[in-house]
Amino acid sequence: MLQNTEDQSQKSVASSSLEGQSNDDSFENIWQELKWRGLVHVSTDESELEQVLSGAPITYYCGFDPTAPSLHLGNLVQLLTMRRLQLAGHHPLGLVGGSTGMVGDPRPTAERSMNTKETIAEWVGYLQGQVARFLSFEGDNAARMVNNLDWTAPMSAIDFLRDIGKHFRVGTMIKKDNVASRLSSDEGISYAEFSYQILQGMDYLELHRQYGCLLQTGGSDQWGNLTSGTELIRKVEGKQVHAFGTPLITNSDGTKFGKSEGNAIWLDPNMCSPFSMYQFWLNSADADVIKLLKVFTFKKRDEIEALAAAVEDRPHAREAQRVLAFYVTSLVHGEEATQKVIDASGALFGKADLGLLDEATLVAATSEVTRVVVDREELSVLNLLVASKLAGSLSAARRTVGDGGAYVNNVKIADPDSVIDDTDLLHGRYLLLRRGKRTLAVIEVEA
RNA sequence: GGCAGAUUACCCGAGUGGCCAAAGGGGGCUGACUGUAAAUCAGCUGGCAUCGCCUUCACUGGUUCGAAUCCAGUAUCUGCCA
Repeated sequence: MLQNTEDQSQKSVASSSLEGQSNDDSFENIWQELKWRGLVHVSTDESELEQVLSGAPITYYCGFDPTAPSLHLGNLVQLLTMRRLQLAGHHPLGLVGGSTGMVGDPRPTAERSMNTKETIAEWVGYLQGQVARFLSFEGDNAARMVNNLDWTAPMSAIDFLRDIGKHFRVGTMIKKDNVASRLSSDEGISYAEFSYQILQGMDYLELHRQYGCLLQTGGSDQWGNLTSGTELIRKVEGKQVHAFGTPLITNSDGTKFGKSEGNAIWLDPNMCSPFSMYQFWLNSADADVIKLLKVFTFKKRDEIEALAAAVEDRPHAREAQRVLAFYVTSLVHGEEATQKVIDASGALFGKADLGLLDEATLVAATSEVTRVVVDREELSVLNLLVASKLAGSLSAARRTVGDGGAYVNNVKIADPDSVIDDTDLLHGRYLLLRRGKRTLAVIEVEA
């Protein structure tokens, strides 16, 4: 069950997609660039941290807990921040939380449901691979992957309480935001989740001792956990180490960032297709797109400022959205997959008559879209909406048609009882099904 | 361990025997207008064989012609006491 972190990091040697990434040398130092990109929300002593980051290479870390089989866009902010620091010459430690994932970081709302140790171990493996893809494992400041289970699992409860627990004051612990909000809620908080901050503090101490780690980064919601580490190290080692938290990325209209169709945008292509990811970025609001370019790309300041001007002058052209969508989708899924997605988007959202596309083009264009094979007997529009998951149930499908939101081959369907006949099939076996303006699925009819 | 309270649909939250598939809000979906944007306005938002039927108000059982509502037990959470 225990993942060997050495093996993992070697297996996931950085891909060529890291080539061409660099920081913007028009900034005085990396700290200034991070601030310009809006990546610093809170930090330990800022002038000191800026000095540390401007000096000789240091070792820093950021952790990812296995709460799902994949990382998502929120984690991508951290991954890219790590990469920026690496490009500035510092040594990254990519931590996957084999132990912390078993305990659960307290969410403000409710206790986390526990997953089995087997599941967590499996997810740890997936996350290690994903984290590794965004860091370079070559050169003077090669990244290293670590798993906190390696130093947590062998520790006895008594050692934990004496060596670590003794340094934590409950009064301080219950004041941390996540804990405090849970304590004042009806839900309360379990001792396990309450202890989470100690585990994360211990991680930082361990990495400080083992690798001389001097900086931890994370989301600003992690601030309490970040400082629990800096405080522990100060008490135990008498050393001042650093941490900073990136802001929570928000949408200007107040909705949650990083969701599409109610689902998180995952980095795993099996959980969120490159097509969906591209569409997600392309649909960014004008008010958000520049901020997103700063956070999610390595585009330089002058390029981003030019795009900001483009948004002002010709918003309908959506140049910034296109750059953002191409850039980030390429970063996560590679340029080749992204180019296919762009071609598909052109074909599917364009004005072209689908019947005029030759079969090869159609198949290529739709290769990234949800594809469902159905039996020839099942060709009612309502069935197809359900089979393709465009509608959650027959009732929902009926509503969609009633709302005027169902299209077959870009033609609106008015009658809920419509049945597809052979003449509607493209190349004798394909149908393009759409719900609303932009949710697509391809139906392939079994001969 | 004792006492008191809570548990309603994706979330918050009304409902204290029939008029309850369950008010209201949030979120979400769809439409109109647009630029596959935002804002605005409108409709929808348990399931199905859709003018009807079925399953839901923590769980199990009971009272009743009839229960989200009453009773008993169980679970989980919260508070106070020990």
